Formats: sequence, C-alpha cells, structure tokens
Amino acid sequence: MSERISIRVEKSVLATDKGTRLSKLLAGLDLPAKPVLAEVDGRIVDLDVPLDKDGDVVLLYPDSERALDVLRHSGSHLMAHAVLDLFPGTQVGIGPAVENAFYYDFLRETPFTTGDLASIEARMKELAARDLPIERVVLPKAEAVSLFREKGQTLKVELIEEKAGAEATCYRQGDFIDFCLGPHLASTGRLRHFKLLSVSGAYWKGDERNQQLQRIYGTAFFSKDQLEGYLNLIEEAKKRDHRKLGPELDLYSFADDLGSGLPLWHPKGARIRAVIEQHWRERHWAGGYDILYSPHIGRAKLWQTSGHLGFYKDSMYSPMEIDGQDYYLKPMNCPFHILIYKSRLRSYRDLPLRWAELGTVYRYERSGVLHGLLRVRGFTQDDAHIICTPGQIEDEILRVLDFSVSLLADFGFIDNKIDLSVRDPKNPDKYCGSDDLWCRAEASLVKALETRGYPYERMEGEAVFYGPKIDIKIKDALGRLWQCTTIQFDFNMSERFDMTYIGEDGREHRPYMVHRALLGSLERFFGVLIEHTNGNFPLWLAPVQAAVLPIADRHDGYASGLVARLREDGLRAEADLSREKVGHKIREAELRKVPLILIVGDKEVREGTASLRIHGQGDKGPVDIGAFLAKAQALVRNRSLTVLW
RNA sequence: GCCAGCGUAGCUCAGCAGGUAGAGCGGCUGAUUUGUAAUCAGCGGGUCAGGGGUUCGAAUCCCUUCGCUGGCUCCA
Repeated sequence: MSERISIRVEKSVLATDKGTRLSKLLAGLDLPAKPVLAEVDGRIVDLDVPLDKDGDVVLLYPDSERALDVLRHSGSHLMAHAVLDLFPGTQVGIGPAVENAFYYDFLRETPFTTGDLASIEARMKELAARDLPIERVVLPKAEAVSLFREKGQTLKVELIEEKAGAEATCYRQGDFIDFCLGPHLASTGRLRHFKLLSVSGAYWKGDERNQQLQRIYGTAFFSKDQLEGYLNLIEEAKKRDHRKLGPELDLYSFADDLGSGLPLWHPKGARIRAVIEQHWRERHWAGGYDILYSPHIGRAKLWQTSGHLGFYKDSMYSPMEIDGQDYYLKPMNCPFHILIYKSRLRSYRDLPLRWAELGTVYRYERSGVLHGLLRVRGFTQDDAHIICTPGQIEDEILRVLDFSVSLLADFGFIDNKIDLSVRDPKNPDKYCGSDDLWCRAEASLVKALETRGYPYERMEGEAVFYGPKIDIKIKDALGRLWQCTTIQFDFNMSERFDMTYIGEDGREHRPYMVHRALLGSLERFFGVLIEHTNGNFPLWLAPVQAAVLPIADRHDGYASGLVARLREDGLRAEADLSREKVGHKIREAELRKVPLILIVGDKEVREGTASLRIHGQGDKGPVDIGAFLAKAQALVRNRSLTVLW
C-alpha cells in the first residue's frame, strides 16, 4: 500500500498516492481552463511532475506571463539546438525569454541572414516532433566546465565560471545541453506554435566594448490562435507605422539633404501640431503655469555652469564660434529657465513658480538609434520647471501628476503605466544631493501616487543621477507602451546655479526644482498619436475636418460658399473642385481620412442642405447646415474621440 | 557608433548569369458634368542615393560616403 499525501489545488484539497503525476490528479478536477504548467513549492514544473509530498499547487494557464516565459525560454533552447545541428562550430551565448519573445545570441564567423531563419525553424519543428525529453542535470562545476570546453563552447565556460556555485544546473535535450537555471517544459514536443522573427547584432553581456554576437529573435505561444494573434498584431502595427502613414497622409517627411533625425512638418502635420500646442498653452495657463521662450543657443560658460559640458557633451552638437566665443545648440531648456529665475531676487512669496516652454532642443543621437519621429535629433519638448519651497513640494507633485494625467486624457490616453524610478541602493555614490533630500523627494513622489491610488512600479536604480522621477507610459490602441511623461526632481541645477529665495526668516534658502515634460517631445507624441489613431485623428485634431464635394461643376459655387461658412465658424474645411465623378472624390476623401464629408448636388443646392458622410461609417443622409455646424463644433469642443452622429 | 539587411520615377514595385531603364497608381493636358470608395484618352517624368573602381560596356560586380530598416547600447 503506497503512502497517501494531501495536495491543495485551486481551492480543493485532494488526497492521493505519493508519486501520482499531477496531470492524473487534475484529470478528476473540473477546471475552468486547461493549465499548462504548475507551481509546486514555489518552483515552476511541468504537469507530469510526480507529487511526492503534501503541498500547494498553483496552476498556470496559457495566458499567464510566467507560463509563457517558460515556454519561450524552452523555445530559445530549441532554437539553439537547431542552430548547433545546422551550423556546427557555432558558439552559444545567452538565450532568455523577453516580452512577447525569446532570443538566443550566437557567435559564428559567417553572420546569420534572414534567409537562414526558415531552415532553422524547419529544424526546430523536426526536433519538436521528436518530442525529446528536457532533463534537468546538475553537474559539479568542474565537470560542467570541462564538458562545455570539450564542446568548444567557450562563452558558456565563461558564464559557468562566473555564475555557477559548486554545482552547475544544466538542461539537456537529445545531444544539446545548456547551462541554465530553468525551468523548462517537459519535452520539446510541448513546443508547437513558434516563429522566428528577426536577426540582429548584440554585444556579449550587453557591453559595447565586448565582441558582437548575432541574436536571433523568435516567439512562441501555447496555442496557434495566440501565435497568429500576435503575428497579426505585428502586421497591424506595420500598417499603422507612423513612418509609413505620416508621409502618406502628407504630415511630415525627412530629407536626405537635410540630415537624419531632423523632421520637416508639412502643412497638415503642422496644423495638427498647432492645435496641440494651442490646447497645451490654454491648459497650462489655466493650470497655473506661465509660458516662456528662450533662445536655441547659449555660450559655453552657461553649459559649463549647468554641467552639460561635463556630463552631456557627447550628446551635444559641436560648438560654433561667434566673436571668439563658443556657442552651443541647447540640448535642454533648464539653464535658460534658471537664468530667468536668477534675473532678480526671489522671495518665498513668489513661489511656486511654474514655468513652461515648448522648447526646441538638439541632441546628437547615435545614427543607429534614430527611429522615425520617435527618436530624432531636433525636437520640441513640452518642458516646464517647477520651482518651489520644500514645504510646497508635496502639493506641487500631486498637482503636476494630476495635470499630466488629465492632459494625456484629453488625447484619449487613459490607460497608463507609471514607473517610479529611485536610487540604486547599492550605488549611493553616483548620485548628487544629500540622502535627506533623496528621501524627502521620493516620499513626496510616493505620496502623490498613493494619494491618487495609482498603481506604479518601483524601479530601483533607474533614477537619473540628479534626482528621482515618475515616468508615465501611455498605452496605445494596440496595447503598446510609449514613454512620454517624465517628472523629475533636480538636485543638481539648483546647486550649480546657486538658486536661492529669501524665506520668511529673511535668509537665503535653496528652492526645490522639478523638471517635467508631459507629452515628452511633440515629435514623439505626434508619432505615437499617428499610430494610436491609425491616422484617423479625432475631429478636434484632424488637419482637414470637413471635405465638401460638389457633384457637378454647377455646384462649385454652392460648395465654395459652404466651405467659407464652415471656416468662418472655425471648422477646417476644403472643397474638392476637381472634375472627377463623386465616387472618385469620396474615395479620395476617405483615403485622406477626412472625418466629415459633405456632398452637394442639385437637391442640396435647392434645399440649402448637404448630404453627410462620415469617414469609415458611410452615408448619413441629408443634414441642415446650421445643425451640422453646431454638432461638429460640439464634437470639437468636447474633443470627442469618435464622430457619432 | 556596432552587427546584419536595404536604397530603381512622387508612391508601390519589375528589370540584376554586366549590353546605356519598365509597369500600375499619382501628376499634367484634353474629353466627360457626373449622386456615396477609382470615367476615358493622350503626354510628360529617373546622371537607377552620391562618389570612386573593375570592364570595350555597370542599375546589375567591388570599395566608399550618405540615408533607411531590425536589433545592441542610450533615451523625450
């Protein structure tokens, strides 16, 4: 008679024989979905695991991030296995699961090309079909080292020597073995739905001084539907890529002769930007900010004082000499705002000061990092500096947090992820400012987040050297996160520029300074907005809000009159007076994604109306012009995200 | 910056065992006067990203510069 054990699974407590496989135990349970892995005593295991003692079992379902990580990690092993089969002599680096994907780094004389992906994937399918068991093997360190050395895997040897204790945990499948902590799936046959995505370079251990390896990315899912869903998402993202849509909709362009990373805003893009800027200004004035302007260049002395020439020079454009003085293009606006602060003596009665600027800055970005509008060399920050007394800081942080969230919501971004970046506790020396300052700053950030009940992730070691910060990432229509907002304490500038205010006590005090950008950069925000809306801008932002299409040229006069009237009432309208059939004009207007389309022919001229068509929705029938205008203006005023008639 | 890939008309792309460039759409001109996603016809348009080399001859092969893409590193 075998020993009985007691297992708690999903609220049920089950008694079973010692050694029973978990899958067998689960067979008798009525589960909401099919689990793929389980966590027993804090370890992720396969469902085939024999249960040998009392314990809690947490089931992991295919939508669980942790289960997917295990799947993808096994996927990376399968890929490495296939690569070593196909390309003997290749060395393997590391191969983890990452968000939505996995990768493995390889060292091989001939670099992989995208053409190699198909054959590697085919070999992976073969290895999966053989359903090789994936076994955990623990070897004494010396044995592991000599094993991998024999195989010529010197990168692995290096890893084992660095990371393994007395023993090295490895995973073996067929003739492939890898130094790895796991966990993994039970066998290669569990990997059914995977796809290799791309090849790229990556530095060994992420350090650009090290040799460059070749990284192959792939992804894997538990079901075919999920894999296809993900691949479709990539396709959809490609379709709404702002680098494709932007030029297509004539919003912006880049020119080779201009230089890379320097966007040109075309009339329609500029119109959207102007609307954004106008809204931004109004919100800022209403929100207690003052707006500043400052020049694009400044003397070297300024940048020495600010410290930029010390710690930021690599990202600055080379100086230009004027009258024997070096001037630099500004990479940040802060020094200018500080000079305005210092232009007179400040009293505690003047504080808080909230100074904002749409400041255009230039930063030298390495050519490889440029990316459409999302990463450029010349861009306009919606910058602001809040200068206040220590006693005001908590209120000010809360205020700027509320203001940020509310401004983002105006554009339809209501699903945000918030990161709190704090010091690296292991490395206190690399930060400026006193311990006390850091603690108080961090406390005020935390307090603001908790007052509003916003969930946030604490990122240790992610703070910049001059202070802790809150970053807000907005989630777009495809669920992707984009960093826009940053709210940063700055303990550095106030010291360097010796900023002071006269307190109630008549003595000089050091103000707190908070640096913030809400949309981040107008360029990046615009790029995200294009992708988020797929170019279908909400009515209040649409560069052309209404297109008036006369059916025949005898209706041109009526159409032009209608456009004039709409414009007088503040609607951005255009008439299409080309000699095309109305079907063609409609197609053109739809392709330009004009939200409101007004068609006018004999009937409309006779009755003084227009026939309304809404982009993406089709024919809405005749409308009275006055009623149309009122409705359109209301949609603009409310910044409505959809056009519902 | 690094690794890999790419750069042919405004756009999408064909041409590439080396023999001085083509299509569709867009544009222009003309005809058509049109009712909810493409009317017809004609005509223009490219030092094949720039420069250099190999060759009798280069869009095609090689080198180099610039730009773009996917990553690495960095960041708004």
